[in-house]
Formats: sequence, C-alpha cells, structure tokens
Amino acid sequence: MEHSVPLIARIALNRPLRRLFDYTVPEDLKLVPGQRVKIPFGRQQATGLVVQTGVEPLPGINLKPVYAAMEDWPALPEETVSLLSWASDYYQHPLGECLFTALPPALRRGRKAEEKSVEWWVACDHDEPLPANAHRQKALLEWLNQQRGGAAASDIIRAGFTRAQLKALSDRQLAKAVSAPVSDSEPEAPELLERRPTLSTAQEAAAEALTSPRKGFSASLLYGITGSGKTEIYLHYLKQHLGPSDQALVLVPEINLTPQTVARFRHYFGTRIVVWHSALNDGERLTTWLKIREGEPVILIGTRSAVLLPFTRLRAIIVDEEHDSSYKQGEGFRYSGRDVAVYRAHLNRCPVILGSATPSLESFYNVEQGKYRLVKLEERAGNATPPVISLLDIRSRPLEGGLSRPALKAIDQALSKGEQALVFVNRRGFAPVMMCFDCGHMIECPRCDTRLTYHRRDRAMRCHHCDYQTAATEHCPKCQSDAFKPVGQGTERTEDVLASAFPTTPVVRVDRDSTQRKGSIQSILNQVNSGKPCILVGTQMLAKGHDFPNVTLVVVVNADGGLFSVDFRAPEQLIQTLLQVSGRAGRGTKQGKVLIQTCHSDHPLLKTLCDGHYLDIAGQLLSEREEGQLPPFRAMAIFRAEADTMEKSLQVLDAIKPLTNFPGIEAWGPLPALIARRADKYRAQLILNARNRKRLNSLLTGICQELDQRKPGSGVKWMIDVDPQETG
DNA sequence: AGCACGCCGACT
DNA sequence: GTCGGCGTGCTC
Repeated sequence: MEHSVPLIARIALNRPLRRLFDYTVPEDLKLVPGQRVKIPFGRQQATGLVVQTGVEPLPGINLKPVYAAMEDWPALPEETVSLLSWASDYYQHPLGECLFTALPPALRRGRKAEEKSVEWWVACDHDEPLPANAHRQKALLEWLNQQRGGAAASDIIRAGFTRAQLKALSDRQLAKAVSAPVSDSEPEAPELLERRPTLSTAQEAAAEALTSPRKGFSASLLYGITGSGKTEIYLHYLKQHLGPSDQALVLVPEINLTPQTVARFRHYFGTRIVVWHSALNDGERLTTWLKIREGEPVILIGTRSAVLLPFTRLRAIIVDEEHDSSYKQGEGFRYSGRDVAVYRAHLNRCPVILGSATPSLESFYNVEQGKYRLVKLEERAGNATPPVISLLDIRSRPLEGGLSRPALKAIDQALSKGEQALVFVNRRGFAPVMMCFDCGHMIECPRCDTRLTYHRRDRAMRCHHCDYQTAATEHCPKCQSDAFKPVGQGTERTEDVLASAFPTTPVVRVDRDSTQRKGSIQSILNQVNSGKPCILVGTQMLAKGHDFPNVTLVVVVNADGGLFSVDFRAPEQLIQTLLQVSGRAGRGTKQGKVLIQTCHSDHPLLKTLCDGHYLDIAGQLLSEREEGQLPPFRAMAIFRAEADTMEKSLQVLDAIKPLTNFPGIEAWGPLPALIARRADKYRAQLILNARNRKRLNSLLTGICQELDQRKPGSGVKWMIDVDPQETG
C-alpha cells in the first residue's frame, strides 16, 4: 500500500492580513485554486479561498484540516485569480481582501452559490372587474402588464406598491405568484440582431482603425471630441467583433450609467445587455455574478468593480470616459478600474478600447510609448459644430450671486431665442462659508479642519468631509452680531439668483442634494429634454455624458479653483472638466457658446483652452510633467497614516522614510495631509517617486514585510496608495 | 478584521 | 471583592 502524504492547500481569508494559511485537505476532497472552503480559523469558522494546492508542509506547525468545500467548482476561475493576484501585488493590498472583492456580498458572507428562489409575480388573463375605488390595484395591474414576464416582489414594492395590493389582486385571481421568473434569455428577435448603428464617414474611419488586428491583445485610445458619437462606435465594434458565445465588458463612470445609456445598448443587443452598479441589491448582484460565472454570452455595462467579475469568455473590453477619476477606488483596495481593465485584456489576449473626449495624460503617454494606438474622431456627429469658448474677466466687475452682467445678458439672449442655458458651479449648498463681518468668525467643523457649508434649503451647516451637521443660525454664534453672512458661491445660491433674475423661466438645479431628494436625475433630465427654455444649474454631475440638444450656452461661474492648487493633477482635471462641461453646449444644430468667468484671463492654461485643441494642451501639460519629474514619467506611491494625534502619524512615516533610501527613488515628506484632521483623525503622508516602477514595487513589498514584523506605533493606521489620484 | 487574554478603575 | 475598560497578540 502507498504511503499517504497529507495534501496541503494554501488558503486566503477575507482579512487585512498580508499572509496566507495552510490547511490539510481530507483525502476525499479534491480542491483547486479559486474554490471556496469552510475552515477553522482561531476559535471561529471562516470562509476561505484556495490559492494553491500541493503545498509542502511547514515544519513545526500543526495544520488544521479544511472542513469542507462550499462548491465542487472554483468560485473564481483561474483567469480571475491570476488577475487579482497581479492586482494584489501591484497595489500592495492583501491578496485575501482582493480575492474576496471579486465575490458578490452573499458569497463573501459564506452563503451558498445559488439564487434564492425569488417571489415572482405575473398578471393573469382572468377578466374580473376591479371596484372603482381600487386605484392602486388598477395601477399595479397595469404596471405588471408592462413588465415583460412579470416582476419580482422586491421590485414591485420598490416601485411603490404594497403587499396588501398584491394580496388583493391575487384574491381576485388577477395576479399570481409563480416559483421562478419566466426566462429572459429567450432568443433575440432577428431584426434586433440585424440592427446596426449608422455611422458617419468620420465614425466609419475610426471604427475601421479600431478593427485591426481582430485577434489578440491590443489597446486603443479612442480620442473623440464631445458629441462625436463614441457610443455608436462602441456599438458598431461589438456588433462586428462579438461572436454569439462571447462576453464583453463596458466600463462607465457611475453617473453615466443612466437608463438612457442602457436603453441605447438594449436597442441593439436586447436582453444580452446586463448592468452592474452600486444600486443593485445583494440578490441582484448574486444573480448577475452567477450569469457571468456560468459563461452566459452577455455584454455587461458596469462601473469600476465590474472589472473584477468572473468572466470566462471575455473577448472585448471598452472603458468609456477613461480619464474619469472615479475609476480609481479611494479607500481599501485602491485599484484603478481602467488600469486593471487593460491588464485583464492582456491576460485574455483580447482588445481593449479606452474612449474619452479628454483622455488622461497617462494614456497619451502610453500612446507615445507605443503601448496604445491612437484613434481620432474630431468631428461632431450630425451638423453640430464645436462650441466657441471665451473668457470673461470678472476682476472689478460687479457680481450678482457670482454672476457678472455679461453672463446674465448672455443667458437672457439664449432664453429669448427659445434656447436653454447651463450654469456650472463646482460646489453644492448655498455658500461654502458663513462669516461674521464684525468679529471675523467663521463656522468650522468640530471634527475636521474645514469650514461648514451653508445649506439654506435645510437651514443646516454641513461638513462635506464627514457626516457632521448642525442647525444654521441667523446671528454670529460668537458675538451675536447680525452681520453674519454667506461668503462664496454654491449651487443653491446661484439657483436663487437666477430664479429672481429670470422669474418666468424654470431654473433646475442638479447636484447630489437635488437628485437625492427628487428621487432620480431622470425626471429632471426629462424636463430639460422637453426642449422648452430653462436654466440648468449644477455641479460635475451635469458635465458628464448627458445630451441636452437645446442647450446653447454654458456659463462657468468660477474656473480659478484649479489654477493654483498644490495637487499636480489639478490643471489636467480643470481642463478636462471645463471641456466636458463645454461639450454640453450646441449638441443640436445650433452653435454653442461657452463663457468662463475668471480672475485670471491672462493665465496661459485658460488662454490655450480657448483657441486650443485638447491634444495641444495635453502635450503641453505632459511636457510640464516631464520637467517636474512627475507621473506618468515617474511611478508614484504614497504611504498614508492616520492616528488620534499628528505626532503619531508623522512618527510612523518618519520610521518608514529611511527604508526608502534607494537609488532612483525619492521620498517627499512626511507632511500633514492638506486637510490634516478629518473625522477627528490626524492624517499625514510620505510620497515616493521612482524612476522604475518594478523597483518601486519590490521596495514597497519589502517595506510591508518589515512593517508587519516590527509592529509600528500602536493606534496608527497606515496604508499604501499606488498611482494615487489625490496627492493632497 | 475578529476574538481572547490581561491588567487597572468604579460599582453591587 | 467583581464587572468591564480597551491595549496587545494571534489566527495555519
């Protein structure tokens, strides 16, 4: 008889530990990497993911056995495990936590990998009349009839109906609950499969350029000015290149994933389109995750975390608005959805298309390095021409609520022509500061080094950096003076000023506050798309992706915030935002006009924006980055620390600094963060700037090992941010 | 991250 | 005399 050697598996847990744990595998269990297992861990039971099998035993450690496998198949396919192992190393984040972010919450918590049987309701053919007063039942029945194949009980409740109404319909035999949803994977109607977007000559040329080569890895940067119709190109590309059993991934920023966008894709691909975003509940996440895992040939449109889904037949990746900073996760596992997408395309030997009207300097640099191919689309679709951008110097000009006379006049002109205007303000609330003009007192956040923003609607003072809020007062809380006034501009204030300046025109505010309250951005957009004269006031939210055909004028209330920032990315981001918001003007047949109010109309960056071409500006910004020895010419990582005192935070980083003393690596700091105290934590950072990315990566790996061994100061939390988006 | 162990302050 | 505060250390 053969001498039995114990089988050992190396397992990752969903814990912030930079190490794995070994377990013996019972003889009747067959484990493969990516498989979920139940294991004993300390005194508790935990869910783990197998990373490696056939591991050599460690001397002197008594291994515990795996209890059981949770499925007889790997929850994470090999390719996804490779992707996350790479990401764990690149972003210096514990492998266990990386792997578990690729599982839906239900599977992370150790539930079974099967769909909960959903309570599904369908309307019946039964023709029983409803009592005249049963309005809600009638509405529910109509709603249910509109849904193809019925609806889940959870969705019915979410749509504003109640259990009582469902019960009433069921008693009248007008509706019934069925055990399973009617399958929505019925074959697509043939006319849908035939459907293709019609492309202009310019779009045709761009699509053609993206087409070669058909097989293998390729990365393309699609530079298409706002309004040039990048979406049609994506649709055309997928129509041409996707086989019937292939999967594709389309990444979009959160706010771009509107029902309109999805509808455009559904028009061509029907039920093959599936979405993934933050508003899905755990059940929906599990359902979609399982679909992808089972290799259903879907086209998934999703936000950042969709890039971690367990695709098995991924054949194309598209990253829309690739410059958007929301692709970078700002906490925990700080990955960039865009960069992981490029690596994933590489792993899968499939093409990736990065699209933007204002591509990131990183991507342009990759074009220069010959890593990406540049495809240009510099013509607006239809008859639209690019908007004319001009600067409006507001030094020594009287302002009404931040708006100058010429700006108000321009709005008036647009309205009188029956057109719409958009006013861009980069702060929500009424005013960013409340100040006493007698004693100089300003209201500050008790937990952060920030001023509280005045929200007049809710008579509240709010901190935009933590969840603190307090009631607004009419007098100075320090000296009781009534010379206590709002200073600076917020969307609420601009909305008020415009409403009184144009009393007969509707003024619509779009920011995080207004879209939360009114339920969704959708009803607001519908109002605007009716085309009647109106004024839109809003933040960043307005700048992205939306198509307002009757907006001909864009006014930027103040562009100066980004001009003199300490953050080296600020100029790039300012230009991108200004161009994105400018792109909202003149999307129909009428010429668009953009007025940018500034106190620095002679600033070279703003001047080039007016007569420049984004490619020229980007080239200029890139050479500034090169001179400053900054990314993308250098690799950057930041050590961040937070503690209950600044001394502790700085002390930990001071201890790390000597470990970074290597040729080709510079360490800047440690310095307190721009907002040194946030939610009562004192934050500091040490910036590392390296000539060679590989060198930096192995240095970081070494430092982490070191820090794990000799425990740094207690009560201090430290983390690494690779390719940071914010350096303040 | 959990969770237990451990050593010092205000309570029935 | 105990209950419990959270500092420290460990988890195959």
